[in-house]
Amino acid sequence: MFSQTAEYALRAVTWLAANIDQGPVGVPRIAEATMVPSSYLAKILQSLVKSEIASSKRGIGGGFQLAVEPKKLSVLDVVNAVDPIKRIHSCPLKLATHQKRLCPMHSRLDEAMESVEKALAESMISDLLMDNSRPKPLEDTICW
Amino acid sequence: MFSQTAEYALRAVTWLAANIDQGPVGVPRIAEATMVPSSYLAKILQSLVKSEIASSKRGIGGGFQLAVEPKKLSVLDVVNAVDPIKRIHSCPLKLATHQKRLCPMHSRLDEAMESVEKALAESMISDLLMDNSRPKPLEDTICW
DNA sequence: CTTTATTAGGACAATATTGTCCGATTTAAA
DNA sequence: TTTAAATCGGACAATATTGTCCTAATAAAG
Repeated sequence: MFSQTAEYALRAVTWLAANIDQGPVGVPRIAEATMVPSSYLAKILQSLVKSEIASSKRGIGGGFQLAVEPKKLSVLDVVNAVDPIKRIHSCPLKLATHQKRLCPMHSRLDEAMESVEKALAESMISDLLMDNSRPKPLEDTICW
Repeated sequence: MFSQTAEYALRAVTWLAANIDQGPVGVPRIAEATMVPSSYLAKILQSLVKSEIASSKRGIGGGFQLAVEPKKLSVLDVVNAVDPIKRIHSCPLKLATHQKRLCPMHSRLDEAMESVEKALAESMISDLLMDNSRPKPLEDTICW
């Protein structure tokens, strides 16, 4: 349902949010903490930079850091940056009579996706770190 | 979000439901009506048979037909038959402290999937055909 | 019993997703 | 100014998904 890439991106963003005061952090460190393959994570971080969720700094002392306050960053923002939720806005079959109004089948599928969008839009990254009723995200990973 | 395979399976099941009184229908006819690649549809129909949503009959006059009343068959049943919705029941990272209780991140992703499951479970195939406020599924495809 | 229409199932091909590697570029520090 | 640490970006490899094709099994009809 959610791609591997989206899961990785969320782990990385969550970790960056928890470590937001550390300044830029290099890929190897983030990869170890989030248990994401290092070279693939590099790609994912690049697309987070493109969508302005993270910022990067090259050279010695460089790395990645969040570019958006965790309070203002939703899970949906992160997911959409790397693997957009595809709503059904027009008939996938391009049937003439379905142009203005989807058929019930596609309409219901789209409603299901709408509910996903809604749920993810309401979850802020900061919420994930402040929930004391659950274990902390990524706690017990080796390197913090 | 939903795989191509799930979309194809739903089209086929919807069409079979609309044509439930025709007895067994061969792959080429269903493929034309649903605009699904014929040889791939054959595979999908086979898996619908395995999950007992459809039944098949070999030989002359054979084909596929629904094995479940459209009233008792949900969109979720069909989707799960070909491309199951994967709920997150345990920590994908296998973190020790996340075993009993998911972290907020995975918990929220799972809630999103739960909402999908719920929406699809409430939509019966028969509902898709009886909704007069929308165009009929697959209407205007060539072959009925 | 033979022919014909059909599904069953496996091998294969094409494409998309996931993952790796390497050289180029940038930046800070020695 | 050189060196080292880091991202950037593209080429490539592995795997999963989607799609095709062919042969075998089955069943009805001549």
